[in-house]
Amino acid sequence: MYVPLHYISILFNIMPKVKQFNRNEVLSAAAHIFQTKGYNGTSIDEILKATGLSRSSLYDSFSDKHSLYLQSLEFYKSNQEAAFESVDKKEMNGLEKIEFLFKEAVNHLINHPKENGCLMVNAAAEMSKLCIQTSEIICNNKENLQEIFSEWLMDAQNKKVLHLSKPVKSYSTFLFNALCGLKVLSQSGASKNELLNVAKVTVEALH
Amino acid sequence: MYVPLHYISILFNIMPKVKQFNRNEVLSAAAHIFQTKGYNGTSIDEILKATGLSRSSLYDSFSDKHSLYLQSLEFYKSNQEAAFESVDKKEMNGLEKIEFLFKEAVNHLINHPKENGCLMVNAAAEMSKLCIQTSEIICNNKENLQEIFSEWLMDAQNKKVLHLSKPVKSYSTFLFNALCGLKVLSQSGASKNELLNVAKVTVEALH
DNA sequence: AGTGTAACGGAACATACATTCCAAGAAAAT
DNA sequence: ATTTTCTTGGAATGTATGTTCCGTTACACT
Repeated sequence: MYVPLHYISILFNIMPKVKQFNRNEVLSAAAHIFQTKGYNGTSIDEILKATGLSRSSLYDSFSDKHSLYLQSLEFYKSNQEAAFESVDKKEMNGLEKIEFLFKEAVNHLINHPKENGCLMVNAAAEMSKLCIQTSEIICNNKENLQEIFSEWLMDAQNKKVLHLSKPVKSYSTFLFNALCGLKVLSQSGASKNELLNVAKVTVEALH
Repeated sequence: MYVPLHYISILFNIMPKVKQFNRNEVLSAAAHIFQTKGYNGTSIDEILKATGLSRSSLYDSFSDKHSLYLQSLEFYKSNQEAAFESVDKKEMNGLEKIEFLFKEAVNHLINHPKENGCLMVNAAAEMSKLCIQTSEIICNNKENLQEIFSEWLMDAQNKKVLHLSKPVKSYSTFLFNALCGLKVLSQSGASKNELLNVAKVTVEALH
């Protein structure tokens, strides 16, 4: 039977120096760099400089570069799903939530031009075929976001705001697809108006 | 005044050893590796092994890794645009061409799962914010493909197959967006049916 | 103050990598 | 066969990078 080290420390009155950094802040900074420069394009030194961590602290707490990458992906994924859920909490019907989310996504892409799109999309492009763990995170993210889209679509149908001619799942995949597209498009020289138009046409396609 | 070396060679009866490789074959192989592993993920050694070239031949003919990457992008871009134009030559109306192209795109993505999506999309994700030359190629590719989509949409309108309520450009961007999305989606664990459904909903959105 | 533990800093290491360089080889024409 | 010039092979170089290791430091508790 294993006991958390923390408990043992208390039992024996041992309280060593505590971590000088915040795990989430490190993952956030790391995710940001990975998003900008890709996995193979970012060096440990850059991460150290951006996080202020020492080499040994990073390796002690995050094992190695690849493991840090996966943890950063998970962190980013959680944040993205949390953003969806915060939209979900708003007092809107499903269709309005979809519309709101797409507008927000476009605004974010335009207002943060240096952020290089989306870590999930970039990871899918760079790593999905090379690293099964990365592809699992990406795949899971896709399923979760599609599921939320499905719920919103069903809500809109229940409230008679929408009348879909195909299974809901076709449309939720369609929406997820369009969202991924926007994240690529924003890296391909598209203007804000173009992105907004794509969002509009996409949402109107549901009618 | 400068004269092509080739001419001088003929004038002076000088005919040195000719190149032992085909430029397009090298670019095709290089584009393939860059697509699979990304720019920063592929080493010169891998390219040498895949192309059979010697180190010096590669540097003589393609300058350096970065230049080879850009040339591979241009090569891939030309092929992609040629594929669009070969669809354009078919005896179909614009809407049928759009439908055909999307189905072909899905089939290609499914039938070549190891190819890692699309070099243009992957390059947009990895390099667009880091390398202006890359972003120019990507941007130009976007404009060219959108232009073809626009022509097809206008053709469909002229033939009364389609009645669009917004400017044609909104829809051509929408189509290009969906196409980019599909290339990400195929890397995110989507099934063939999902991709086909997205293509269907996308095309039907035009009605 | 003293003690024990883990965090920290930085040097050190091994490897991978892009690039250069030079000598040898090979084709075309005489 | 010889000449000319470019291609080719492979060694060599210098740097960047991921990772390890060890001595020091700082914290929490007695």
